[in-house]
Amino acid sequence: MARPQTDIEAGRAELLTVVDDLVRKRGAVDISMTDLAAAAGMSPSNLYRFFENKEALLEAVAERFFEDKSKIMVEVTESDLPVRNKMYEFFARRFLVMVQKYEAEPDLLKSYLEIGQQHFEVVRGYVDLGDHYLSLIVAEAMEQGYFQGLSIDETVSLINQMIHCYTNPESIIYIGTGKLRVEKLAHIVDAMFNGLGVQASAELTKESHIKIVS
Amino acid sequence: MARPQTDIEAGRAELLTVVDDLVRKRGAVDISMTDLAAAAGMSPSNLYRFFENKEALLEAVAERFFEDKSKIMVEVTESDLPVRNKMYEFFARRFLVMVQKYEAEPDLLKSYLEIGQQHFEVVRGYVDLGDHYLSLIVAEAMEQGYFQGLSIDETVSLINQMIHCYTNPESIIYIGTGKLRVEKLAHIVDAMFNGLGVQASAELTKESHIKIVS
Amino acid sequence: MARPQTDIEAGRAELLTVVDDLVRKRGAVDISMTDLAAAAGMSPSNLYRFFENKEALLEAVAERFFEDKSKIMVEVTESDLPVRNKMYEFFARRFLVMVQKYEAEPDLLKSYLEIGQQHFEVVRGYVDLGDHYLSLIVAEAMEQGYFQGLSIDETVSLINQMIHCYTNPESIIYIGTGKLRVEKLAHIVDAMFNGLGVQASAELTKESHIKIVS
Amino acid sequence: MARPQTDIEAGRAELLTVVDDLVRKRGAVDISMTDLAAAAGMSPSNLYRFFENKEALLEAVAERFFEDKSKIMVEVTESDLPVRNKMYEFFARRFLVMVQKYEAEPDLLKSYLEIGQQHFEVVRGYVDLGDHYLSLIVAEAMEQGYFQGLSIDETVSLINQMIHCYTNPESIIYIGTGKLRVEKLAHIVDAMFNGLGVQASAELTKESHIKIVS
DNA sequence: TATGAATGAGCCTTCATTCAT
DNA sequence: AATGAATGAAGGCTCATTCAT
Repeated sequence: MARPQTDIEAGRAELLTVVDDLVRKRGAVDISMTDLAAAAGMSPSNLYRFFENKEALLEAVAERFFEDKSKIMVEVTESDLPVRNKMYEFFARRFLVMVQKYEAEPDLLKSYLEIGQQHFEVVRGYVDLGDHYLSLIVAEAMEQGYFQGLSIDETVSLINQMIHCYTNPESIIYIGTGKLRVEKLAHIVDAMFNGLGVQASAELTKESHIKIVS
Repeated sequence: MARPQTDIEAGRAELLTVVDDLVRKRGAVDISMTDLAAAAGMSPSNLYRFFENKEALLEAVAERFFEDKSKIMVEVTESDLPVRNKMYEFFARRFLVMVQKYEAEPDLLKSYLEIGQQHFEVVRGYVDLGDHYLSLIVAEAMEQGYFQGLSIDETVSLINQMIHCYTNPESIIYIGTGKLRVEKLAHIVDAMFNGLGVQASAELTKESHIKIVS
Repeated sequence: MARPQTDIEAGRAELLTVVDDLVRKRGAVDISMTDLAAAAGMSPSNLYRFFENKEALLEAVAERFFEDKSKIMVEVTESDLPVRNKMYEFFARRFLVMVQKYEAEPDLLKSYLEIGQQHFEVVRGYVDLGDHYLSLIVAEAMEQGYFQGLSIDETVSLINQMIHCYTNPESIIYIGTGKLRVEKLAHIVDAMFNGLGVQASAELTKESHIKIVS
Repeated sequence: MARPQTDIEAGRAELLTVVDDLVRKRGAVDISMTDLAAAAGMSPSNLYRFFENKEALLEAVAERFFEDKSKIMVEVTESDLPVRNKMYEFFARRFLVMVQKYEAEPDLLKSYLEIGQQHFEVVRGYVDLGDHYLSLIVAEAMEQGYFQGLSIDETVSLINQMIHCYTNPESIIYIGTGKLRVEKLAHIVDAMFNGLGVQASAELTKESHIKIVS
């Protein structure tokens, strides 16, 4: 009788943990399969039972990075909070998770960002998923009379731009967690609901004080 | 040994140009010292007269990336445009330079971003410089009665957040040049001058509809 | 433990079929034991019940390659065709089998050749077997008056040389199936029976126009 | 002042000698770049200054194998021997070179054959070159009245087939140097000049005793 | 000053084989 | 009898860097 078949999925997960440790210690650039194997207590060749490639491994790492954030999006969207709060939580919760990660291990976050940059399809997938859930929330808000005169897509795009720096991990590093605060985020969400719609945008367009450069 | 300092400086500059070509052709990851030497028409060993390290070289590359943007900041700040326009130009010009670069060679920009990410001190320096000049403009605006009730630092921070996605190269890639437009930037700048100050912020804070999560 | 011998034998045969498929798909060089196991639907380790080695496996493959050709030799030799036709068929049939294989899958044949080259004992065995059967046919021909004045061995050797390019798989590749035709082979066999014997060879030797180098 | 630039070509040549030694000792299959480097007294990486690839290296090896034979072809073709002798020498000299190599180191020849098989373009190039020179000789012979009624290409093809086993290194191994002798080759060349042409082939076609299988 | 040669350590990956089960 | 896990050794190759000249 054969040995029980190892749960490849479990092995993968464990390896990702090891990768996490390694990235923490040595940064993203320098993880070699050999090192990973050593850290995981197995032979380099055995790694290839779990991941076809270094590429595939790194992709999995990138995916794992977004896992908890994706879960938050689902949870919040499916909750029965009032829309405005839903919107706030939609951004705030993920932001806070990121802040927490950043403050605990700034370099680790930077390293993951680097990995993400090299596996942009994964990032893009996450961004698209975010747009999907955001548009659900926007639709809900529209039913309640918000964002009049705007299409769902327009609204999603505007919202994304307004809170971009609470969404993009990179921003945390650029701007710093000292300056990015949920309180400000709350203001922005308020401004969103109060100001995004027909009347407001009409007024602004009317009297632009600025000549636009080519 | 006439002017060694200068010679070295000139060599460095020339090398950076060559690096630019190489990054354009092969991406950030794959520049090897050997290839660079070949492309520069010199021996690998001679490279080390100009840069102590590959590390040092890359740092210089990152610095060069911000050169033109830094120049724009100085120019605009020192110009005698009205403050509001000054503010707009302060962001718009750099944004447009970046858009142009991105649209001409998206991968090249991504490559530079990658390099930047690995040399964050350089990025941080540029960000700080930006804050410095921005605070000059803000001070000028305050003299004309804008941003009342806010400190310079607070204002700088809020402004930075509001236009963050026109400032951060990463955003261009995330959001796309289709959605990020100078017209929108103009609106945001307008909103800044019209809305950032005592009255406005007072109202918002008064009736925040949102309970803040931990 | 009913009939271990037979079971093993059957497994071996089946494995060789699988190898054939694999060689067809991936060439001779790239068959790995792991792949073979996968293709055969068994574990790599189980392979070693059937073949001690990769070496042993490949040897068996080489042997199998000659199987049908060996069978043809027996059949033709034991048939009651007239000798001349027997001789022709002796070569033509095997040649045609090979041509057919080559034209259907040129690379497959090349791959087998490669394997053969690495297991020359097997090839040598086949060649010796060919000589054996050929000498039977030659003996039969001699009883009918052909090849007078030549020994069986001499005749066998000369015949082998004359039709060598219809015998050697390699030749098909070098010369091409466009130029190697059974019609030509027929001529050569005719020339053999008509010209190989006392008178002819006497004449030739008499007036060799050529001085022989060292 | 820089070191004098090493003659890459010389290095290549020397490396090929080392490869020769290695092939002699270990066979063709198992030459690794690492081994070669060790045998050549240099680091593996340095090998790549001389050959871009293992592939390129092996190609050069294959080319070198044919070098002396190519030279013989030129020499003989350009000599002012009588055509018949020229033809004989054209094949005999190369055959003798090969025999000599084979008898000195049978396994070495086999190994080279293996390499040749894996770099068929090189072999094909040599074969084509052979055809070229042979056609020059054939043309010369035709001017003297030989091979009447046949085109140059037809003649070349027929000749190639007739002496194929003195031409193809593989044959030496299959047939053995005991049975392949220059005396026989001389007979064949004689038969070529005496028998290849209108009259002869007319007779043969007239009375083929053999029914041709599909 | 500047060179080309040369290296050594490391990279990712493959694979025949063994072994506990 | 048969398995899947696991390995160790090796494969080709790259590259930052050093060093004698």
